[in-house]
Amino acid sequence: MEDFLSQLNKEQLSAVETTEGHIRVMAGAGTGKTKTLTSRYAYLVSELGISPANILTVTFTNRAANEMKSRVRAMLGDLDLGFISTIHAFCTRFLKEEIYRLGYPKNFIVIDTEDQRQMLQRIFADMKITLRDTTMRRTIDQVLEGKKITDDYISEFIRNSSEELLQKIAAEPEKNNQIFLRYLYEQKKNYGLDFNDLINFTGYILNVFPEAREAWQSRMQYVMVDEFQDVSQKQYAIAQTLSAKHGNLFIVGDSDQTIYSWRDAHVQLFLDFDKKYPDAKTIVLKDNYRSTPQILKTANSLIAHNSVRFPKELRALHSDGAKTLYFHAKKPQDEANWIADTMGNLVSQGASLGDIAVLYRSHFMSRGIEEILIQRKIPYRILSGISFYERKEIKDVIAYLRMLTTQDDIAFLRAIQTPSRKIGKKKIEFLKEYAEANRISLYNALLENLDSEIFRGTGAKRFVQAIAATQKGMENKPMDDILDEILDLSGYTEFIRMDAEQDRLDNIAELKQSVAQAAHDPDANLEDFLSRVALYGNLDKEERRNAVKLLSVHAAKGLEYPFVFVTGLSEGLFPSAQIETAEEMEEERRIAYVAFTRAKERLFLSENEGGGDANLSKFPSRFIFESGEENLEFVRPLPDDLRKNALRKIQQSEESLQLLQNLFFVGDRVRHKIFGEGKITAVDISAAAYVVQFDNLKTPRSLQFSAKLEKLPD
DNA sequence: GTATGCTACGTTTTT
DNA sequence: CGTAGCATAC
Ligand SMILES: Nc1ncnc2c1ncn2[C@@H]1O[C@H](COP(=O)(O)OP(=O)(O)OP(=O)(O)O)[C@@H](O)[C@H]1O
Repeated sequence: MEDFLSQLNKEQLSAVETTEGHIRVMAGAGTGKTKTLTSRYAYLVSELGISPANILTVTFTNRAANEMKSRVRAMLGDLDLGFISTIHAFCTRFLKEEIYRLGYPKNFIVIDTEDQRQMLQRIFADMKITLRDTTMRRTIDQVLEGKKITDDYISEFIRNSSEELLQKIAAEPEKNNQIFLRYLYEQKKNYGLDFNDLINFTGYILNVFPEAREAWQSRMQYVMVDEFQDVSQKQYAIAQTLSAKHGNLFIVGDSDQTIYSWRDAHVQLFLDFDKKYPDAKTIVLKDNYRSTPQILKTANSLIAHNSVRFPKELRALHSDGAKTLYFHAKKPQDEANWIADTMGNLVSQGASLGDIAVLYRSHFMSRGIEEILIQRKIPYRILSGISFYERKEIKDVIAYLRMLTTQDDIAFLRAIQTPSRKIGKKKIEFLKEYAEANRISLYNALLENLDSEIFRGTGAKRFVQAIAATQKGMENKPMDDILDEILDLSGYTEFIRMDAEQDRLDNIAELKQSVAQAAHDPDANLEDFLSRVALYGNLDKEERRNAVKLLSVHAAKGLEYPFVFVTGLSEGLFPSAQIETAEEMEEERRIAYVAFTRAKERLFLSENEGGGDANLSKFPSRFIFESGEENLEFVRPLPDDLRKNALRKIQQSEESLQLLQNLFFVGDRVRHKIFGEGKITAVDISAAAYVVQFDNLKTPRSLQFSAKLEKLPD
């Protein structure tokens, strides 16, 4: 029972036993931060007798939450660990209880990125916008994410009726504003919340409703947050509010592992914790248990190249291993083949395929590897990218289930069109207009027009009948029967069987199984199941033990594998070509650092020059050189000229990043030695020049970026 | 009007 | 790989 304490070192133990107050654990990779947090959880429950219902533990991914739950269960036995979750899953749970305060039903639906895309597509069609110069992704970022950075929209969203929103839409001249308002309207109509809303609405309710705040503050006697370096201001605010009454907030993190700045993470929140809470105690862990000294050398040499950094000590306790192995390939297939060969060697030396992970910066980079693995018949599993519930066929099935409960437009549009029922653009358009005119849902619009000429010869009737028949007496049917019934009656089963792909059938079978399992609980109902589904992430039969794992570095956060291949380490891929500023480059370097530090026994780095065009051929990544060539074992030495050219290119890039680092923005006030004070009126990146209107000069001047300008407060 | 097949294309990262 | 866009078949 308490033997989990004996597995901790002195500092870890002190973090576990210091249960009261504000505690921060700051430590490098592999020092046992997560282990400490998990042990602390077990300690709170088993030694102090705190109920799991009173401990909020926030993890970064669902995978991490599941991992932690299973470790806690291993220590304490079977318990309800619902408050070990991602912040989004917690917010969902919170809102189920509290969102009635905002006039939203507790069976609200969670809108994921794919749903957003489809909603936007419809909005674009309505507004007759073609997306030639903007991509969908960018619109989501700009419009949906951008406008939800502040939570100003919430009170407006709540205060305005759908009616008023429609009026505002009609009156709104600006395109993006109008897209946003239309999106809000759709959301409201369907009682949908997207990922941002989950956080924002939770924060809003905690702020605005003292009873709710009070109740949850009392409930959460202990709040613990893992991976705190990647927490956003809004997420932090929720943790702060919830822990304000009991004053027990425990956070762990590593400032070198901030890799979610693009999602609004601010490492400064972690670094300034002691300023926020002057009573805060900081515990530093220095012993790395995970990796061999050789791996740490590589990783430390790399991260030392970041200039904005909170330096820390890291001592390797692991026994010696082999040097980091680096392979330069000409072509993508060569790299993939080398990886497969090397895996083969590892296995023949006794490793299991399950001990091996392949990490990459972006998903598309997995393709080349996959092809070779299939060719060589090496079993593998992809652990990142689209999750189980994001799969098309699973979303279809969920949409059918929602047609039995919420009957929202989002589910309707999906279900009615898969399989095709001779209902296309025109008929949907008709339903849309009818629904809007009568202020009803699309499904109700269909019901009211079912017998009209328009839907003759379509599958509309069968669709409606399937739903009605399944709904009849639904309360008394087991959930798995309901699922079978709606899929059979609607024709979906037939459709998916014809479509055949075994994978998809397997996934649906998997989902059925999880429905069946949930159905064991006599109180189980569809609505609860659906609300849990939204954020349950990986129902994937993850542990197919003897398979190589392929995943993005971001998804590998917090995980560890004996053998790690970091692939696609070339300039333009990793670091990504999109990088424009020194800060972004430092984040790329942290991503590489996270990748390297996942390895326990040995690290493998590889890269290739790219497929066709010799002019576009890629150089080895700066992160290879920065790892320290003395720390690497080269499978083959790099050709001298390649090495020289790569280093030159990298240096150029670093210099231009430095230059850009001093970049001013339009509107900044600056002082020039000669011209005096002025204002930046334009920035011409390609000419590397500012246009500055100086107060004492009639006409604006164009100045090189390298001109000595000093920034003034506005 | 709707369904389906073909080709070309680009792709950070996740809840 | 997945999907957007277009041409063709029903
Ligand atoms: N005191 C200890 N004795 C032996 N092994 C330990 C000890 N503490 C941690 N470990 C082991 O070290 C490894 C890393 O632990 P953990 O994942 O908790 O580190 P972490 O600090 O959270 O890492 P990261 O920041 O990379 O996520 C695990 O395999 C863990 O079991």
